[in-house]
Amino acid sequence: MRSLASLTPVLPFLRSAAESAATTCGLALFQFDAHFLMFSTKPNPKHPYVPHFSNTSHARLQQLLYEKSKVGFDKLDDALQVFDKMLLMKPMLPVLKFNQLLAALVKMKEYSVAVSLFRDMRVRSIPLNIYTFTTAINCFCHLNRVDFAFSLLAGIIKHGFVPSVVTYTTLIRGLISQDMLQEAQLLFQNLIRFQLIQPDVVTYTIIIDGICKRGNPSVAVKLFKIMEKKGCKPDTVTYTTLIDCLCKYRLVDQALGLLHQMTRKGISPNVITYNSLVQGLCDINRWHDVKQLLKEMDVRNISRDVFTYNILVDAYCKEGMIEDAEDVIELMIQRGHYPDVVTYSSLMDGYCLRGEVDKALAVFESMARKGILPNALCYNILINGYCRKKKVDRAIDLFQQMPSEGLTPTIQTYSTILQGFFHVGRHVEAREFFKEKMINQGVELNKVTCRILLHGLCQNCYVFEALSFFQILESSGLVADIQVYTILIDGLSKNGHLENARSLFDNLPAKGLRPNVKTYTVMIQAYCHEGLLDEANELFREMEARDCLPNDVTYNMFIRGCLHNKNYYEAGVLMDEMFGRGFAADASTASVLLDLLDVQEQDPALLALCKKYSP
DNA sequence: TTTAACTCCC
Repeated sequence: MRSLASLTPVLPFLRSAAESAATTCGLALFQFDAHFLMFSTKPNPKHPYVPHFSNTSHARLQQLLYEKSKVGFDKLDDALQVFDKMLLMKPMLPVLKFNQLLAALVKMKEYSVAVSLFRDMRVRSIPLNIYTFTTAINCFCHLNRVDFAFSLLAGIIKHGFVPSVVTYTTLIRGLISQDMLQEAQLLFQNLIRFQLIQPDVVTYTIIIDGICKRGNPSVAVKLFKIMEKKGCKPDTVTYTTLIDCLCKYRLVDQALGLLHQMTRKGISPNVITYNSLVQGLCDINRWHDVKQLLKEMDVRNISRDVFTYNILVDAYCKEGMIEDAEDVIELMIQRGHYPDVVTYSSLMDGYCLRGEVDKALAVFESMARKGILPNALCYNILINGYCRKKKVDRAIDLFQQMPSEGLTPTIQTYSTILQGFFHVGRHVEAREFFKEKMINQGVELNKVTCRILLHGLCQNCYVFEALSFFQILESSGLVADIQVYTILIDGLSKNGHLENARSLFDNLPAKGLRPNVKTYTVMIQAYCHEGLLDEANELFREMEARDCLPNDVTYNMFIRGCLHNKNYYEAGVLMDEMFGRGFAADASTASVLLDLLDVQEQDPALLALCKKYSP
């Protein structure tokens, strides 16, 4: 991630650009533009063979470019050959045709090639227009070079081009994709304030999508209403974006409401709209509604696509209903859709969840016969399956097999293996693997890896090693979250260092962190373990006061703590409270209680408790 | 007939 500083000069620049585009280009931007030209690529090297397209007629080439701008070329070389031929043509082709070539490259996601052709065109002084520049800006954004995109914007304004709403919308999307939503919103507001553009439905949709992805569905809905009020009509994509977002936050009924709203307004949902909803309903196990929705699709003549089937396959697999998933696969093939690597990943995952890793392996091997290349995820699923089965050596075999298949292990692969080693108690190898294969190879760690490592170390009594490792991580810039602290607090207390645990816990606010239910539960458990019921109780009451309600685990754990410490009265109070909140006693609590009843003890509070509980 | 947006699998 580049610093904000490289981009923020752009925003005041845009403001002044509204007043005087020609004179107020920031120095930094100007330098960027110069840099840009200096490093322009040389014209394409001549290809050693005769291009296929060298005999293509003028008219045919123009037609070809039109077609390819919609779908992209089959091969990158074809695009480059066409470009070479275009350069030789006299009279020179209209810029429209060059734009279509760039569009084709964008369709092929060949952004860096598009940029280098764009630079080539500039060097050759081919007269470009705002469409060309906007396409180039889009390519820079996709290459995560929003800074270059903005410097290009500055350059074109300086040269008298007028950026369109598409140009600015592209930049807004670029900022959002770099996790700079605030800057994107600022740009958006300023564009309106200085009347540089009238945002259109795409501009709004992109920002709505950005806000959704930031996890703020209610704000997204607000912006949606604002856009309607301003007379900008949402279209199918806008509705689909919002519906998808609501589904991801389990607000499926609200999403269904939007589906009905859009159809009332005559905006047709498409297969993507339905896929989002089907996914949302599957996630919360509303199978009946899923069936309804699939019927509705049939009625509206919207046919299912591979995504629809994959969602269904995945949902069945997650429920352990693999036979039904296989039926869906059968059906999709009958209807002319081929299962892909995603379909089979779900199936493999389903088998692994059931513990049938051999069947998962059979699926994996069948993919090769069908000409479907397994990706890293497929390996991760299998590796995870073997690790869960405690067959870590099989997992390592697969891990070592990946490079020969042209695959690079992902951070998930490493994390899974690390966890696998810890899971079977092979902590020496775990630490070795971590050091040799991850740190020494420069694998970039994420928070999940850290959690696995710290948890693994703590569980194997290397709590101080975990602590010192944690300090290294912190000093190398990883921002620890509350989950990492919870692991450390748990590890410290379970290894007999209650005081260290307590001081970490007490220091959380200073780190800007708030304990969550798990943190409190871990700490309460620590106090119970040391017989410090008063402290535990104090913390338990503090949770409620801090708006962090105890859950079933907290209650059960605290009740067991009370029972172990022979405080039957307190256990009874807690039990009433727990039942009152709709939680049940878990198996472990029940067995502690039954054991107590078995061996002892004529404590009236215990008897009362058992009577009340009487399973 | 040139530029920008949305969905699935650890």
